[in-house]
Amino acid sequence: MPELPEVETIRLALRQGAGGAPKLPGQRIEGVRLGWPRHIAAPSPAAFRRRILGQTIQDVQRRGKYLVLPLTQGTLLIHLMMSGDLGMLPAGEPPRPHDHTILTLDTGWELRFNDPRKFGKVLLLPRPEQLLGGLGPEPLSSQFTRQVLADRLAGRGRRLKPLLLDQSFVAGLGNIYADEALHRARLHPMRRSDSLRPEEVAALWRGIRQALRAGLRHNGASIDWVYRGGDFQNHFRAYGRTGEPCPVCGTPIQRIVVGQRSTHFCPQCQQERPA
DNA sequence: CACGAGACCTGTTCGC
DNA sequence: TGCGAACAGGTCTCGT
Repeated sequence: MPELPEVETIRLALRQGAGGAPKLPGQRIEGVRLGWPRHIAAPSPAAFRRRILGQTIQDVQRRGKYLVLPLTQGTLLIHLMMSGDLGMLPAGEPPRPHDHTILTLDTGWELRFNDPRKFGKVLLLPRPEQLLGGLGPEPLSSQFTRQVLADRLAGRGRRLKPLLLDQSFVAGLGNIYADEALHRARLHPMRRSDSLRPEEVAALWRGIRQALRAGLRHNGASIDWVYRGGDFQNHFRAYGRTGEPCPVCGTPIQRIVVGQRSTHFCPQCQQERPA
């Protein structure tokens, strides 16, 4: 899915208005089209339709990979998962393929959730903190200090790659930014979280934040047919670069599978046992 | 607790 | 050219 930088890029576009579309905050929801009702994870599609009609969107926020839209009553949460995209189109434009969930607004525009793989989730919750509270810290917030990371790493004996993907450990990293963070930190994806020396913890902390910030600067990555305007895909150091030279040392990037996810790393820079 | 397998979906790319 | 396999930015549940 879009990871933190991609979701944040979408958030900013929706909140500020882009491409001729007016900003989302202040707009009232006047119509709902559920082309794939299973998009609606809570409440039931019927209750969702009933409760969301007439509500005004107050803001567009983000927590981890969730878009968080406080409404007059309750909060709309959207998770784009692997292939989801959110965008504004003029009402009346015919639905494109995979435009499954559409909210019609009082400005003559529509908020459309396009999602080829249909993994995405939409929730309308009275108390969103119930769900968001289970997420780990925001990696770019001031709360996420080296010490917080050190304590969380030491608290468990897991391999780094799956741990970085665990949203209850830290919120917002996905397969791309986990690989990019580990490469920047020069840490092997299989290293045990409780085996890191203090300087390695510091390197991981910097690696996570630098990778995410780089993604944000480039407005996220656009891969395959899922194009969102970002160009961070042209600046990957490890992810998806199997066989290509490591930008640091020139050694070919290697691909392995960890926790059933493709994992890309430099076998020279990121050794299991530090040289 | 940590981890692997399988499920949920469609579309693209790869290999023979 | 054709066709099946592998793969894809994520998360959940189940079993060991």
